[in-house]
Amino acid sequence: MGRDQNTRTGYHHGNLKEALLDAARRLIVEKGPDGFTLAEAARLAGVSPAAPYRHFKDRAEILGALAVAGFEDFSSALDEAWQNGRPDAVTAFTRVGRAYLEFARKDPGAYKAMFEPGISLKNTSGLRTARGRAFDVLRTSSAALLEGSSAKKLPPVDLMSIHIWSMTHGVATLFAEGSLARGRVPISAEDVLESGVLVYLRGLGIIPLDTE
Amino acid sequence: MGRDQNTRTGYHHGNLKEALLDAARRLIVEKGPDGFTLAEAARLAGVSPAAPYRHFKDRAEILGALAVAGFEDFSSALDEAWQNGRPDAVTAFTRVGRAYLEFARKDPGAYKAMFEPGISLKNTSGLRTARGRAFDVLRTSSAALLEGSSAKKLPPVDLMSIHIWSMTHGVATLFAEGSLARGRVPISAEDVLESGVLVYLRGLGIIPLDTE
DNA sequence: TGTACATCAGTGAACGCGCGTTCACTGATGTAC
DNA sequence: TGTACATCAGTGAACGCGCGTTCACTGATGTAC
Repeated sequence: MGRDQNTRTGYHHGNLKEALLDAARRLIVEKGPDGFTLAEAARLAGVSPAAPYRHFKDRAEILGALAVAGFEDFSSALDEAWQNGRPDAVTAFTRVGRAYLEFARKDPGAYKAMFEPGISLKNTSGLRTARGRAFDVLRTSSAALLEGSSAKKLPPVDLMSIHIWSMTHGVATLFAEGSLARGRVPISAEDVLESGVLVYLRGLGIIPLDTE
Repeated sequence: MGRDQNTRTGYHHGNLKEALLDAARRLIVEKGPDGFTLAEAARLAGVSPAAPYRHFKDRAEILGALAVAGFEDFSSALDEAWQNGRPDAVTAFTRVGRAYLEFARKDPGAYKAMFEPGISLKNTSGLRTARGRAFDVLRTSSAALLEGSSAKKLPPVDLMSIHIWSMTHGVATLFAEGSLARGRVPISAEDVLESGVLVYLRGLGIIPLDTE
């Protein structure tokens, strides 16, 4: 179980850094990245408003740390889902897509910190590295798929990765409380993504096309 | 030219409602939808902080009005780009995609008000209507494309519209100052979208596939 | 095992700030006659 | 065309609030001997 959140010794919190990041996650979900306040995060962690400054330089640094941590979890989740492309690239790729959506749904606070622009983000070099690792998983799997194609003209692997990323990100954000989620569409994000990606893969000659 | 923004009679502004919406657009671009403040919008419009209350019930109502106005402009822009599918559906569809990206780039404040969740949005029935009109343009053009397909199994038109919307929205948001725009990718949003959509349309048998 | 002390991780009060919103008000405009 | 008056669209001062951040402080922990 590890050390849990309420191991306070009375004075020392014991796990404040993590507790603050968790509080940030929760607050961002409720009120968006701008609605997140240091004061409220401290309150949630059961600590005075000055305590966070022992762990973070300022408000922006917490958001940056959350984004970095988010990208690390994200990369791991995608990489695990990929499982080196087993049993076959298409199956594994579908799994990656689902893992992407699952991450966005399970940790929407981190997802917003990672992708919502306009947050004055510190920690930029760490951020770039972490984001790069996530992108690499998409690139690896895209490359594996391209190898299985019979088409004459194929897009460069980077471009294909961006296509996939765009579609997945689009599904994740349109369905997450935004626009589409509010009633109207009686289909799950997973089904939309999976069917969309299948069409895309047919367009690359990776899956056979059913023509008359 | 119409009445311009600085037609103040000394006391009356003359065009305050529009001026406030414009100020909101600008502020949202700079600081995000949550960073937008009534006080600063009033300042930008050259008016006291109490003046906006003659035109809007409260802060949320301004954001709602901006989103509605945004969806109206958006629908018009897409509809104009579609031009009833002339000269052919694929060409017109490509034009719609570009118009979408252009809107997101030219009026990012409105785009965020329209799509960024978590803004407590009032005016919900008007919003739904306006959003519906935008979606209808996508549906109409998707339907026209599906008619030109030779594939056996095609997705329902609503699902195809959502695929397209997701990809386009994904490209728009990933490239707009977010994540991908910061260096790294030396390709335009337009090129990414166009190439992605072409692959997708091949997957539907709407454009011929180049196989060996 | 015990003591002295440095360091770490908290406290709590205070600051200045800008915000959303309300209020009684007033200047400009439009309309009836 | 002129006057009286209602209404519209502003003002500006004030309120209470919660925020980010700083400060001198103090209790708990870890280490040297």
